[in-house]
This record gives sequence, C-alpha cells and structure tokens, in this order.
Amino acid sequence: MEKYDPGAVEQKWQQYWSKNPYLALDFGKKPKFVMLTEFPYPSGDGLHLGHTREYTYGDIIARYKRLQGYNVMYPMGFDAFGLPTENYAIKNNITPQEATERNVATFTDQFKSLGYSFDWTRVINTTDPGYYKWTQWLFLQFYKHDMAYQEESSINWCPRCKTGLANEEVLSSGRHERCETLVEKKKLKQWMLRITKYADRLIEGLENVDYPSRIADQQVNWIGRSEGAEISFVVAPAESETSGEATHKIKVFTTRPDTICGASFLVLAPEHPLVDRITTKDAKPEVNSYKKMVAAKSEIARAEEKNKTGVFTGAYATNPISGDKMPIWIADYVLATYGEGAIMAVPAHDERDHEFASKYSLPIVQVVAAEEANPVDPPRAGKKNTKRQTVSCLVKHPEKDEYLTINWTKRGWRTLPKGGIEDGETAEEAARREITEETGYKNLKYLGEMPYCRHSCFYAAHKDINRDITTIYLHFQLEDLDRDQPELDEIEAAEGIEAVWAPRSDLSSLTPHDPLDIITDWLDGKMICHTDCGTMINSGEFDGLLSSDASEKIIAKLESMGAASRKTSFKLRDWIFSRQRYWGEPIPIIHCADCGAVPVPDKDLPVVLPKVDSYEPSDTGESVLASVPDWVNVPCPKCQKPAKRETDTMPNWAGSSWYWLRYFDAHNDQAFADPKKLKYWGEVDLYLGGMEHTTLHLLYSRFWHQFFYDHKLVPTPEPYAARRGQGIILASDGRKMSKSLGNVINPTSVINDGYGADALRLAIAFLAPFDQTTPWNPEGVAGTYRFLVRVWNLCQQAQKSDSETVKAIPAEGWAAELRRVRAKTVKKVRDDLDGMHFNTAVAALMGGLNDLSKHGPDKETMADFCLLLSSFAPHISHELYHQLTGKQLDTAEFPTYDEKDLVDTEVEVVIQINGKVRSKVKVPADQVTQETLQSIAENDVRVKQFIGSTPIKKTIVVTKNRLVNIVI
RNA sequence: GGGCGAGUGGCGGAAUGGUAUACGCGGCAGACUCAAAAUCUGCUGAUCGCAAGGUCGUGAGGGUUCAAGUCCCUCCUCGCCCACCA
Repeated sequence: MEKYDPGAVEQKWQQYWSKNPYLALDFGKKPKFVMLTEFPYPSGDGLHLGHTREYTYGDIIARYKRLQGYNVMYPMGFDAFGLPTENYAIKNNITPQEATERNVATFTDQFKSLGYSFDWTRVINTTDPGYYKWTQWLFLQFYKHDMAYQEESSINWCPRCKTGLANEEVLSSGRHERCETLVEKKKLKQWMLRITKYADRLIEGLENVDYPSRIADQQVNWIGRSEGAEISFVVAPAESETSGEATHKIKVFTTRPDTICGASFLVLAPEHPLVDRITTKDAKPEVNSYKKMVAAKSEIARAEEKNKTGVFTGAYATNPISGDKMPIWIADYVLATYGEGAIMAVPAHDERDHEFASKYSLPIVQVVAAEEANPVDPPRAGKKNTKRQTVSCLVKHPEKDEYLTINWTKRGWRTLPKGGIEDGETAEEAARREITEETGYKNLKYLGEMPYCRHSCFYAAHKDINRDITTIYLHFQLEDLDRDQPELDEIEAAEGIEAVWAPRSDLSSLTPHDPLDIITDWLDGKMICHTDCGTMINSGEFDGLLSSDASEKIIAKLESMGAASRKTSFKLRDWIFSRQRYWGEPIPIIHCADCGAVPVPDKDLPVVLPKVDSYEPSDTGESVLASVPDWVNVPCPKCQKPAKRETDTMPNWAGSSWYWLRYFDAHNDQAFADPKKLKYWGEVDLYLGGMEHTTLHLLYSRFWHQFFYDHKLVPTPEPYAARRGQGIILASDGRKMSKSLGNVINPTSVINDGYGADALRLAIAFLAPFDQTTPWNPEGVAGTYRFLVRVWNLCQQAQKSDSETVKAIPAEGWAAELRRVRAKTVKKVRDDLDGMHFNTAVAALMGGLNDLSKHGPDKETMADFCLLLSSFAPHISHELYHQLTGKQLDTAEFPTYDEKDLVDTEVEVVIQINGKVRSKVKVPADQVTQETLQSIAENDVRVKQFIGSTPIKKTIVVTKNRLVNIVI
C-alpha cells in the first residue's frame, strides 16, 4: 500500500481483531486492570459523539495498559430497560425486546467500526432474563434485610411518562430529567430502598477512593449531612379548649441550639400532622384556607414564591430555656420533608425567619454578638475583667457617600469615632459627645441605631485591666459642613488623632475593631446578623459564652430536662424504587392476603416480563402488567392460596447498580458472580463516566455495593478505586448538541467521510483536557488525518531505505539526534498517558513526528513511534508496525527510554536583565555550570551593550532551567 | 443564597515560580500545476520602526520575588451542580 487508505486499513484490522480478540483472562498471572466506562443506553439514535469521547478515552487507557503488561478488562454492555425503548417500540410497531435487539446491533457495529478493544465475550444486557434474574435476586437481598419496603407516600409523578420518580431524577426546575415534563405529586404505594441508612457510609467511603473533589463534594452535598439537635417544645393548652386533651409536643430540628433564646416563634409546615390538633377554634378558618391554598400550589410555584406567607394557628408553645411564650405559625417556607417539618424561628440570625418576622411583626431578639477581632492586645490572664458599653458612630457626609473615620496616628489605627458610655448618659448622648471631642463636628442628625451589637474583649494597657465590651452602633448624618469646622478637643489632639472622610469603599481599611461586613450590610438594608460564631447575649445564664460552647451547654441542659436529643439530619431521602411502566425488571414479590408481601423463591427467578399488546399504563397509576391476569394471578409461595404478583417494575437505575460485577462472570447461572472471580478482579481500577451521574448512578451503585459488602456478597467496601468524569462535547456553535437544534455530529458519518476511525479518535483525544467541556471543531479531524498521512508516508520512507536517509546526514550526529527525539517523545507520551493528559500526548506525537521527519528516521524508531501512537490510532499503528517489523504490535511492549538520551549536547541559555530576556546563547551541555554560565552571561556582547557602565548588583544562575538573570 | 471550577492569540488549547502562546485549526505568502484540489515550504499576539531593535501583553487592581499565567490579598465576569435543607 503506497498511500494511506483508512478504509482499507481499518477494515483489515477490525477483521483481524474479530479473529484475534482482546480478552480479559480470569485469574491471569499478569497484574489485573479493570478499565470501566459507563455502558450506554442503546437508543434508536445510535452512538453519539459524547459516547465516542468516553469510550475512546477508555480504549486509549486499556490499550496502553495492555502494552505495559497488564491483564486488562475493558468490558462493554447495554443498559436497555427504560422508557425511550418502550416509546421507540411503540413508534416502530415492534416489541421493546425487538427494539433493544435492533439498537444493540447498531451500537455493536459502531463500536467495532471505532476499533474499541472490548472483551466481546463478556457483553451484558440488563434486559436479558439471564441478567435481570440476578437484579431481582439482589433486590430480594435488600428486601430480606429490611432495606426494601413499601410505603404509601406522596411521590414525584411524571404525568407524561405516567410513572413515579426518585428525587434524584427531578431537576431543580421541578421537571423530569429525561423528558422535562413538570413533575406532580401523587399519593401511591411505592417500593422504597433505605439508602438513607447508608448516608454516613456513603460520605465516609469517599475517603478511601480516588475521586476528583468536585465529584466527592457533589455527593457529600447531595447527602447533605448536618449535625444538631432535635428540640421539643410543649404546646400550651389553649384556654378556650379545655377538653383535657394531652399536651402536644412539637419537635424541631436545628443546627444552632445556641440560638434558642432568640427563637421567638415556631413555624410548622402546612402539612404537619399536628396542625389540625393545635389550631384554635378562632384560627381554624384561616388555617384551613391557607392549607388549601398551599395544597393547590405546585411544587415549583411554591419554590418560586419569593414572598413568605403564613398564618397564626392561635396556639403557643413554651421556650424551654427562656420560658417565653412562642406563637405557633404555619408557613410554606418550612418543608414537610426535611427534619421534623417544623422549625424554631430565630429571626435575628436567619434570613428567612427574619423576613417572616418582619412581615408579621414578630419579635426579633439578637442572642449572638459577633466577636470583634482584636489584633492588637488580646485579653490577659489574671487581669481584672471590666464590663463596659461603648458606642461606635457612623457619621455620613452631608453630600457624598463618605463617612468620618479617625486616624490614631500614634497607634497606627483607623477607626470610627467611638468611646464609652458614661454613667447617666444615653447612648445617643455619649455618641454626640465622642464625635465632637474627636472630630469637632457638632451639628449632627441622629438617624438610628443598628439593631445588632458587637462584642469584644481586650487588654487595656493604660488601665491594666481586661475590657469586656459591648458595642452599639449609631448612625448620624452631618447637617452642614461649612458651619461646622472640625475643632479638636485639646486632649484628643495631643493623642495625635485626625478626622478623615472616607468613601464607603475605603472603609475596608479600618482597623478590624469595626465590623465592616455588618456596617455594609446595615447600610445596604440587610438587617440580618450573620454570626457563625460569637458571644452569647440576651440568653440568661449562657451570656458571655462563646456560641459554640453555649450550644453544647444548652443541649446538655435540654437533655437533662428530656426536651432534646442530639441528632443528625440528611437531605438525602429514601430511594423511590417503583416504576409503573412495562419495560423494566418486574419486582419479584407476590402479595398474599394472608402472608403479606412474599418474595418469589430463588428457584422461580427470573420473573420474566410477559408479552403484552400495549405498553401504556393505566391512569390509576398501575403498570400495564396489572392487566395480564395469567401473569398476575399466582399461588402464594408460602401458603399456596391465590395471590397476586407485584406489578411495579424497577427504575432503569436498577440494572446499572451492579453491572460491573457481572462482567467479572458474565455467564454464571448459579450466582450473580463467582466469589473467586469477584475477588480476583476486585475493585474497578478506573471508572470513567459522565458528571451528570454523580448523584444518580454513581451514588446508587456505591450504595448497592456497600450493602453487598456488609452481607459478604462482594470482597471490597467500595466498587471503584478511582473515578473520573469526562467533559461534554458541545456543538461547534458552543451550544449543546441536540437533535432539535440540528447540530449533532454523528461519529459514523465522520468515519465515512473518509477520515476514518483513527483520525476521529485522535481528534477527540487532542480536542481538550479530558474533563473539560469544549466545543467540537469539525476541522480538527482534518488535522489529525493529515498527521496520520504524514506518519504513513514517513514509515513508507523508512522502509524503502534506511541507508539513503543516513547518507543525507552525518552518521554520528544523526543516530544521537534520533535517539534524543525518540526518548523525549516516549517520555512525554508515557507521562501524559499516566496523567490522562491525552491532548498533550497527541501534541507530543505530532511534535515528535515533525522532528523525526527532519532527520529521516530508521525503521526501528518508526516502529516505536507506532507503539506510542497505537493506543490512540490502533488500526494504522498495527498496520505500520507490521509493515516495519513483520511482527504483531500486540506482542510488543510499550517503549521505554534511556535517561541519558534526554540530555542535549548543546543547550540554549537565556540571559535576562532584571527579569527580561535580553540575549540567548548556545552552550555545550557539559559547560552548564554555575560559574561558566555566569561568566558567559556577564561577558555576552548584547548584555554588555545593555548594561553599559551600570554596576551589576547580583547575578542569579538557574542551571536546571539554563537561565541567567542579571540584576542591575 | 450555597458548593465547585474557569478566565491566555482570530479559534481549540500549551506552559515543574524561570524564554508566554507548544501542538493543531484558521489566515497570509510561495513552490508544484494549464488550472484547481491535495501536498510541501515559510510567515502569523498587539504596537512603533526602513532596519537593528524597542514598548506593551495571560479578566481588573494590589502584593511577595532577582523572576509571576503560575504564589498571596481584593474585585469583576463566565460555566456547572445544588438550592426556602432550619
């Protein structure tokens, strides 16, 4: 073959591979490496470019690891249950089974045309009864350990798909993640999996695996663990209703028990079960109409509602610490599904509560004072503590957005005007006095007091005491600048202070005595006091404590009163596992009037999907399976009386929650996998997949695996040793590829355009860092194709005559130079493959080729080049390697290099003057030493021109970077 | 509002604190050709200059350093995920 013909080359090698397949060897002696990529949903549209990116990366690593001597498993399968296939079948008037078969065949052809080195003997299909038998069996293990249960609850319902959904499948916009239909709430009896039992484990397990932080963080965030306390509030019996009913207790969950004295009211979710019982007669009509209004609102409307609404129930509870009477309200900003469905509202320290309290005029009490940082003089042990109240004054300029600040020139401080409140003085009087003393201004208009005070404790050297200070902030505006020239108090003047007008943006230069964050919030009209940590005030016996300590003490006190317990809450909900569609694994349960829910005995598995005429579920929320009497009506496995099969099917996440384990033993009909094989293959070494599955498949499958581990079904606690997420390929217009936008790129058509699979694979690898979302550049394939043509031609040239090329170049330098280029390229490609920097590895190959073609390489060098290239472009590499060596590429080892060859004989030394490049000199490599470089640099002609007579201050020589910097 | 990440030529993107823009795309010029395509060679950050060469330049502003795309602080913009989570 004179000319590169990708069609012919690729066909030839794909045929070769079908006769000489890549196999993963059970119990192989070589070290094992499991390269897993997420198996596709075989849709009717065929493979898209996103799949191609994922599987190309996987194939590059699999092939690289094989050449490095690993027993590589790179498996593939099909996750084929689910609605799209059902819809595709309806549209094409075939059964979902037929549709799946058809689509799987298309995908398989496409995979083969891309040269992926999957082990085709291990292909799995989740819709194969031989596979879903074990999905059902594993489900029953959950059931038998009380991890699967049925519950009548309000679930997410997709009216278009006519099926229930898990929380994870609902987008934040309230739409179904697959079809984008608005999700409704529906009451249905559903199968649930207790994933919440594993909430902690799912977080802890992340410490022992290699996941990028964005994936680990997202899972942690989704699980949403928060620690706090569950506090009970006793409802005071309403006076008008002396029916003698037992007192009610309202439980709330809070992460901030320290703020309990600031809890001025309680709020229940409108759906809270106690609402009806505690509402007083007078409040009933209003409460009921509010509940009705809320019930009528959709989830999204509720979430989008910006203004908080609520109504008073007429009832009161008692604050167990302060003893205060707290009105009980209901409001839809409190979620029924989180915590206890009720909160203690602390309006001073929570924005939402603040908004609500302001709207309905409920009391706002600050209980945590932000701690002023005191960088200068922290309190000293053994000194007397003196309490004191001080004022800080914010004085606004009459015209500009500027404020008075004081420069304490002797101390180097800058503060707001401030000082202590003396006996018999009001805060305002003290403020006016201090402002006048420190700035001379007198004509002040009082604007008000900031609702939150601050606390600080420091050592006052001039009095030799510790001062425990509470600071109140007062706001003034200067009335008239002209009439009010600053006239300093003599004593203050002696202190060396001066008043300066500072624009608001400049207030950040104030000494941290003054709380810029709070001042700006106040000026911006945000009245909330953000205090993660501070000093307790208005909290009786807890005053003066740090809030974190107070939290502990308050919980302890409440516990001793029997009014609270420590508790951890999670955002994670149990997994709704029922679907009301046909095309899924039947849930292997039989309902018996006497025995209840009875698992289908192992010997009767799988429960095979019956053939049906139509796939549409009924409007009652039952799947179509309910209308197949022969299938539904079966004897109870326990008592043999007539019973009925469960007609719900599993979600399409079920089959994928354990599929990688099946690759380890794909044809076992005695167990889901042989324990010895599970042990040999162990954890998946690298799992590549989409970021969109972080809180869906990835979390679900980790949950299943952890459960399996606990019941000794698998040998490792975590399924995947390392996980990476590949980025999305956007269309070249920068938008998402989608059929409706008509900007979808089909990998098969790129191959058929004449570029071939190798050029496409290279273009994908070269596109961008693997985890980066980036637009597709159609011209990129033309570039990688040209590169392959050059590789082909250079190999032909190398074969024709080694001697001819040798003649062209002095023999000695030629060989050394070739070795150097080879070593450099091998190192870069190896390092980049190890670090998954595929794009720069391809760049190195291109650069290497450019260098090699200048020197006229020999056959051996080109054979090594083909090995480097082979994981990216396997077809052409196999062909050229065979041409060059007469051997099969797969029998070779990945090239290594000699460190000595990396050393250049001559290097370029950069000479900088004051950090700017002024000259470059070629220096023999053996002369790169501190002394020689320094003298070469200082004597360089151009350098001398530059320096002139200016004396050299210092010369820095960096030998490892071949750089000299002369400082003048 | 919370979490994570990113800002570098016309474009995709390179760069262990040490020559910014590797590699590729696109563009320009030339060679080959009757011509075109393909291929090959050269040029291609901005700006001033006839040139040698200078100056500026990695979102903005400060700082550390002999030296900053890279480290620190402040800010701006964009992307993704989550979001009334108590």
